[in-house]
Amino acid sequence: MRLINRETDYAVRALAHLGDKAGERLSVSDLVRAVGVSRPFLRKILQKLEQAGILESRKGRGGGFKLARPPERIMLGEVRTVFQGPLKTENCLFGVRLCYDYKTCRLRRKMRDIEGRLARELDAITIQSLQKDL
Amino acid sequence: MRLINRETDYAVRALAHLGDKAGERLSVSDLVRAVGVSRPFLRKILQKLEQAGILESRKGRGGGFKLARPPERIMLGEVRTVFQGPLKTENCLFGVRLCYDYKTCRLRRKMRDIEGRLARELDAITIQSLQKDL
DNA sequence: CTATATGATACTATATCAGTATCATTTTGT
DNA sequence: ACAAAATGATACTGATATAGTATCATATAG
Repeated sequence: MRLINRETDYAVRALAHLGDKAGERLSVSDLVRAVGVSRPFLRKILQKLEQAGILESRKGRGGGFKLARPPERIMLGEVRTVFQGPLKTENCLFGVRLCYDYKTCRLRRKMRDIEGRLARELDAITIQSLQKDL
Repeated sequence: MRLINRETDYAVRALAHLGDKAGERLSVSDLVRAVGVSRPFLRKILQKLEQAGILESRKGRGGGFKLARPPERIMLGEVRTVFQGPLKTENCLFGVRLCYDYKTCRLRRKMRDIEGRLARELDAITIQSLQKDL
């Protein structure tokens, strides 16, 4: 199981590159070069980041993407959630139906604690901390 | 993304039930009752646990499964690995090919640390601690 | 007004997850 | 000996997630 999948990974690379460029707007072509992934796939990733409010875009000639916030305020946990959804025990893996006995709920409780700590760790990592120019 | 999937979850329930019974051998029928899952699916799960050395089985009339070790020596992390594989950044998500620049490797390093802590937390939870009769 | 950029959306292939089914083999009771 | 009762091995199916591609619409600079 992977905590970080490819979309998230590529997203982080693109964001770190944008961070290096200190708020500049870059085209997909620039980012494709920096990240090393196919253009259509990166486009999809960038569009999701825009929808999530992490990037701002501009259409048309000279258009492209820039960070919507300074890189020290963009967290790995947030980026990861965009592409992989939240870390969730959702209270119960099975809806309410099966979570009837308390040894199971013990597991749930322990997992919730672990997931909470994990989420905090992921939210402690900023894009800035992953930049080249730190 | 789920840290614990259904197979792992059912496995833990079955193991905790076996732990409650203090080393007794139980049939699949008994475990189906305790866990609340279909018989063929539970059978598959129990077989994997046997292959992993967590359960011992006995065929034939009066056969069934028992814990291969005391429940305080069976860890959630190990059970999880049987069904979901190891937590892995495997050094690099992409093999060596793409992990060429060091901002990416920073991410790798941070993820390795996080995954290490997570694995230790999962290995700190014993089946015994999930039993009813604790 | 057209070339260039992103936006929205739908499609495809592969892998993983969740679960079922079947036949072989071992063991026990009669 | 033999039939019943148990697990072993294995293969199959359907649903969902992952990884990626393709296409047409829309906005903007020059």
